[in-house]
Amino acid sequence: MNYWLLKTEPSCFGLADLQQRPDQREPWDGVRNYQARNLLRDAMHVGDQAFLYHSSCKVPAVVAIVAIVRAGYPDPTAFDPQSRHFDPASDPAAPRWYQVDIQLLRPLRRPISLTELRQRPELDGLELLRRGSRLSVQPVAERHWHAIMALEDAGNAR
DNA sequence: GCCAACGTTGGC
DNA sequence: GCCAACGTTGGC
Repeated sequence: MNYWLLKTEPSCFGLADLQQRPDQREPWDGVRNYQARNLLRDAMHVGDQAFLYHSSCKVPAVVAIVAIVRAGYPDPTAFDPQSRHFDPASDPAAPRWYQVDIQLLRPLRRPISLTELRQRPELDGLELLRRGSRLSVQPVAERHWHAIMALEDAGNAR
């Protein structure tokens, strides 16, 4: 099993939106970056888990754990002229963009902010913390995954 | 709103 | 294939 981090802007689609979806399940569409696309298409498998991360908001933070419930398949919004994510250069016969389906496993008992993550030496090397990191789909090393999970119950006291 | 970092585009 | 210009991301 692999671990991931999925960025989203809560003003666009966040944990609260996911919680209201049937089965708390959602296609993770609209990714338009080749590096992220490759991960969605080739590397993410059913049963993998991912942190849901809120960006571009008041307190950027990891807020939930989701499971990958469907592996990579073509992103239909790329073919839909009505979609914000429409890409006229994407050919249905050779799809350019891919998505997976995710399902909420559970919200974290508390959000773990970017600021707090940056303070943890054991998270050195986490892609999210890299200077200038912008990738919206990121791999998370197993040791980093467990370190973040441990933070959930550690609280802010230190 | 600022701006650094990064990806993409397109002329050559 | 180089690289400048431009657009986007995203923390602050």
